[in-house]
Amino acid sequence: MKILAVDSNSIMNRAFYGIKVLTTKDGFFTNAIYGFLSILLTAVSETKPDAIVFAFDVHAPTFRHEFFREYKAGRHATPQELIDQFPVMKELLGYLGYPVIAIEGWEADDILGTISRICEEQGAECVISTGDRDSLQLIGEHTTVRLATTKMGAPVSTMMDIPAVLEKYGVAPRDLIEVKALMGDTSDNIPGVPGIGEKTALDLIQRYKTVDYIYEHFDELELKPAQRRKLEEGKDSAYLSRRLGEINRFAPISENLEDYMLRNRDEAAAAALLSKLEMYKMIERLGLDPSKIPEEDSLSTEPKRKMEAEIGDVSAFGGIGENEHAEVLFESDGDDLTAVCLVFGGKAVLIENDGFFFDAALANFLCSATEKRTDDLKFLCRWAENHGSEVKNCTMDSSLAGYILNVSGDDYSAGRLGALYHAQSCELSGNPEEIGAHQEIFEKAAVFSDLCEKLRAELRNHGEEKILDEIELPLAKILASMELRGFRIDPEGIRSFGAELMSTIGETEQRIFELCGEEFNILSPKQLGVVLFEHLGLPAKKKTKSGYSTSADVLEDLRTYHPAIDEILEYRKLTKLNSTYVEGLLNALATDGRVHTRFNQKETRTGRISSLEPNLQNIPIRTELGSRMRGFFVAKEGYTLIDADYSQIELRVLAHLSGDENMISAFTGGTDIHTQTASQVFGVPEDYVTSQMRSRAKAVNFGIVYGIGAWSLGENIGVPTKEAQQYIDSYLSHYSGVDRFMKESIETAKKCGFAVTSYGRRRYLPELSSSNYNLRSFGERVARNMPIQGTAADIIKLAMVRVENRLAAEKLDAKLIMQVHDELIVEASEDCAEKAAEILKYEMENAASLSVPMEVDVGIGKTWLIAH
DNA sequence: TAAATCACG
DNA sequence: ACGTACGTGATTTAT
Repeated sequence: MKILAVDSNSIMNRAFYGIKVLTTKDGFFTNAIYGFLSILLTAVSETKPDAIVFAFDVHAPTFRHEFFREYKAGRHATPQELIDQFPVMKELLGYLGYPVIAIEGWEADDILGTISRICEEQGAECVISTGDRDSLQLIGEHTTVRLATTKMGAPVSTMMDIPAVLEKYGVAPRDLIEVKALMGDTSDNIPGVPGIGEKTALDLIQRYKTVDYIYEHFDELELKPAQRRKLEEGKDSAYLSRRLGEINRFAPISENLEDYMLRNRDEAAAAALLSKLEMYKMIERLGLDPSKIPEEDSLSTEPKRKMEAEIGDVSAFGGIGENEHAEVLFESDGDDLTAVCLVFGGKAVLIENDGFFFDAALANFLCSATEKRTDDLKFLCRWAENHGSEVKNCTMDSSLAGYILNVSGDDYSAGRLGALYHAQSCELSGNPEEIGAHQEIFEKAAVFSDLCEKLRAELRNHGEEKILDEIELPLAKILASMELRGFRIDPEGIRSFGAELMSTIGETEQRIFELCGEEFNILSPKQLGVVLFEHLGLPAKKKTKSGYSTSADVLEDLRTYHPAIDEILEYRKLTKLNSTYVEGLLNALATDGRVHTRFNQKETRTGRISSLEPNLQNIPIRTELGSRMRGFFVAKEGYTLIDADYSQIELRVLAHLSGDENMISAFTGGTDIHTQTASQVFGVPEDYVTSQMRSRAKAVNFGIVYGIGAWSLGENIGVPTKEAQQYIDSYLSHYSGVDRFMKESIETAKKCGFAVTSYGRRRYLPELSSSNYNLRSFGERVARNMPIQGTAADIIKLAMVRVENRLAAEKLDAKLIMQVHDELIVEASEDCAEKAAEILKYEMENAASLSVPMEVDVGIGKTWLIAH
């Protein structure tokens, strides 16, 4: 018999603070519940108990001893977001069939102590799962403790038994009570002996075993005078603490271990609750049947709609009228489709890809006027374009809709969205064998129509329909084309650049070894830290969790201390260039001589797109050496590149959103914004602004957009915090509209629960209601930044749609191939480059109408380096 | 798998 | 007393 006894309050606390903010879409915090279940699942799979008992305090929080309430100063009250999770957790455990024990007047600890005692007496195994070292005193022959801790941000659990305690503390588990009597425990409000800490307490108990012994033989003991005095003065407190620190092992609970065995679980209720908590993966992890998730309206009298499922052939594509609508779902093997499932007229027809006729029929269908709805439009567009077709009249991509509805999600699959937005499944009828063979896609088909309706309704309620219809849906097709087009690179140029780098890397490495007097792995922050801060004795600012920070800004400060520092910085730059860019790009080179990045349209929290495999949005430019990489991004023969980038788009958006007259006039009057800012912040005429003043003002402008703090601005530009604060104050008094806008952004976000762009794109910010200062502050910075960055992202997306349409309408041999947040790149045949450049500039500058003009700089050239 | 670092806007 | 600027992705070492 083995019992797992869970210190539920302690684990809930640990989980709450150890796991990032997690809420349902209504804003209910669920992170403690999620973390609790995760810890539980690990504990169960590692200990394989026969029974599990969950001990709770009756009141969350309770203090161990009412008597010491007045000592609690400094201890934070339990935040409401955590308190709210307790009843739900208990309810869930009940449905899962676990005994939950909470007894008025007894603490969770006492219940654990009692269970452990019963196990010891009956020879059963007891494993206590807790995050609190307090329980270590319960360890015995049959009792072990799984201590849940967070090591470097990651949840780790340590098994503690008698030898482990002896090794770590040098005393037996029981004696930890004595230790605590002396050292106290602030978190439990046990005073201990003032002035005696862990070290002394352990030493005393190792020598004398008990508090009683110490005071009974007080005069015979070898004690330092100061210790003797402290112990004398703290005698009463020590005895009191001794009493308080000992966990009671006689709580009034059943002594029959059989009573704690798992009872029948109410799977439907558990699954329903987890579904309400939006923990769909957890349903499976807990071994519950996902089909037990009741649908929201399952109690309604309305009968379930029926859907016929069948396997068909390509003739199905022709069976859909142009005035009908169809859902287009598919199975794929990465690049190609293996089957398509068409849903129309109350039927779901699966058509397997059997070659030429399939391709032709699908290609023909996709460009028909029939209204289509799908769950991955970009994929479908790529397929269509690859088969000489295009996707016309697609009015829904469920994954894009899901992203727009919650940009912070991580799973926009139709199944997940269906559960989240309570889409009703149809009842499938047909050949069970056929359905079984394509279970997944038929289930998706059964729910997809209603899912589309639900998503559309939700978008309408949020005022976000236009984002889908006018931005994301048209953009998906453009991104698909851009991915297929790719960007030509010059592999020979890159290879020889790589060879050059390799040889410099070798030389630099040798110089570093000589300068440091030893050989080591320079790229290992750990080894580098040892060499720099221990062997060479350079002054370290301990910054990271696991040792010395060796990041560039730390090393920057050390440059004058040792000649190796410059070489190390150089070495890092060179190896980065070589492995990420030279090797990375060559690895990504396709047989057509081009690299085809993938654009992720559902990733960022602000509405930007991201680029991956390879990431072409972070090709070097800021240093001369790095920017040589851009020289290897070239146009194909007979073509040229056109590069167009917005000038200061985020600051212009800020000027627009805030309506600050002063900032608007900088952009309408043609003054350089950073120079104007410098002039105002430093109180000198613009002609007297030095380059240092301008660069500091620039940092302030950036900082404002990011949600600035004086400390970090100071760090960034190398001035004291106080001085940085003066810059900020001065900035906000000159741009008082910006000041007002920032305050309003936070207010609005707090009120609505989300930040929003001027096109209505939302980002939910549960952080704003967090009781954790850091999290809340982060939420406030995001509330200030997201409308700016997000509006700029919306604008360039609109610009892309306009540019692509114009270039097509004018029938120019010029195509968009790249986007880097505020920059677009077109590959154009040489004879139409000038025309295309004009169009690019015009469409970008007029993609939105702000209260300041948007300026676009355009360049033309054979390589990205030249065009930019 | 996470952390550290650094490339970009 | 505490931590400290927004948004990404790739590579490396360390756990």
